[in-house]
Amino acid sequence: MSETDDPAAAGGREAVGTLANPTPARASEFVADAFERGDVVSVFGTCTVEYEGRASSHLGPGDRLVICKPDGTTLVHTDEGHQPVNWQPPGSSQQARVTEGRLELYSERSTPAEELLVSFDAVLQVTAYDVTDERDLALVGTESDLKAQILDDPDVLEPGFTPLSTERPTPAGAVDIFGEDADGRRVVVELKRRRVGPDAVGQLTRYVDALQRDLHADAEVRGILVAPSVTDRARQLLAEQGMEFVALEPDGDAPAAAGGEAESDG
Amino acid sequence: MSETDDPAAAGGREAVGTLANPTPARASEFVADAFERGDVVSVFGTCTVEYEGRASSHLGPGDRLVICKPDGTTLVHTDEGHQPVNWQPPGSSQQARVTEGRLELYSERSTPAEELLVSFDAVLQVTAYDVTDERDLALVGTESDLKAQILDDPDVLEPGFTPLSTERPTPAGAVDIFGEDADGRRVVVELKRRRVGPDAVGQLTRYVDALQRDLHADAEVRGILVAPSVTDRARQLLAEQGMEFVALEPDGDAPAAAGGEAESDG
DNA sequence: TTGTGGATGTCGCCG
DNA sequence: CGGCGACGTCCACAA
Repeated sequence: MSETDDPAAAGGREAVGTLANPTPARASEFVADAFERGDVVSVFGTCTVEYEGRASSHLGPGDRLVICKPDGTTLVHTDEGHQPVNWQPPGSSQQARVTEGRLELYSERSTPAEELLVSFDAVLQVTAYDVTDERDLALVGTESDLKAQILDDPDVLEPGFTPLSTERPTPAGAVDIFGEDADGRRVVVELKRRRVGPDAVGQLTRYVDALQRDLHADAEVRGILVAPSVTDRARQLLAEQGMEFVALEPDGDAPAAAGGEAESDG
Repeated sequence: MSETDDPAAAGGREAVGTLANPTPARASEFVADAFERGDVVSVFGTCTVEYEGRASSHLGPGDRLVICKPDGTTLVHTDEGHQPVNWQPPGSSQQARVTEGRLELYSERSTPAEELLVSFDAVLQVTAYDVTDERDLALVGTESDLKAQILDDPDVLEPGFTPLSTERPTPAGAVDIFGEDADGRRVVVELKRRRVGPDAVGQLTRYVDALQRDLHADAEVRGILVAPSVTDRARQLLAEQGMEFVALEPDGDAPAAAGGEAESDG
């Protein structure tokens, strides 16, 4: 399947095909074939980009690297930034075509309806890759790990804390950890893997208020925000709401959660 | 600068160089030169990835497309998904090297300290692109456009509404639009470009509460959430907090905001 | 399909 | 540089 004219490629694995400075027609054919095979395609050249859907955008001419994945993803990358300047999400349809002598990559999807058109002034290189990936990413240091630490040893939150349930539903959303303190008071725990601002305080407040209503006004409900650190403003808001902060950061030392292991609902 | 062996490339613009199935040493040299020139580099091959920093991750062997940008960005893309499976943000240092016969792409940064190591079992293709992009993206349909609509014609919010300031600071954060209704009551307006959930209600609640304190308890402060639509739970929370919802979506028909034009602080 | 909240979120703005 | 909130956020998971 190698379409490269480079003789050296013939000696290696036949997983890459490349065209240099192709005509639009030849590039279009090449890309269409790659889509057919389920290859990842990258196109480098000068292009303009139009997007219409959740918003609308227009991007004038410039050199960009466009990547099309077999799952329907399209990415348009410039020479700067982590984020693509334009894109189309997985699940979109993809099409390569020639319009008025220009190579066009067109992609659309519904729910929500949106479409992306990349139109090339010039194509400098087109490449198709046959990609196989197990994609077994092991990530440590997430909120889930922080939860596992507390469930594994509830005393790290405070002495005498007893977890009763995780993801406990309330009218305002699910509580990360719901439990009881040494004096038998209800405790709502909100976890954040990194330094928290006012938004996290608002979230905790919503849960505590909702539980106050749910359990009637007679029960006192404590709210504890757990994170590595807290901004001044957030600390102020916590104080005004009568809620607490416990400094703790995810370490990955505790065993993985693998689903909540304290599901007895209080 | 063309390193490709493809004779056809010589006839075109000298903005792309490619190696097919290079030795690790040759690939490393090639990438180092490309970094020197400030090119965008893409490497396709079988690799493993280690990340350590804000979190930690390990990714076993698989075929991936790795992109290195001259601004320090590194992206590791599999055959699926909008998001890279691993990455390093702009501003990071980049290095190509050979360790124990393998091509390695190493990147690190500080604040926060994090590093990424991509180690290749096999390199199938390395390409360097000379990218120049003006990057003049014109995007319409943002929250800023929604704000412009209301400032342009405040009656779309409700008859008699008068904007007094935008981004008005409160102890809980900045209010999108602060104004006065037909009866002279203070109004806090929170804008969202899309359907809103409980988080947006929490945000509005924080602002209203903060202003109640700030302006003393004597002044009644209304809270209005403006968005295309609202979830059931969010509507319920709004009702409990005594706040309101106005359905409005960004159209891009109104003139652009270009900075707040009603900065007289009430 | 929709709702809800996490994310190595990233990004821009402002103090 | 840190705080703060928007984003065409994306994404996994649950109802």
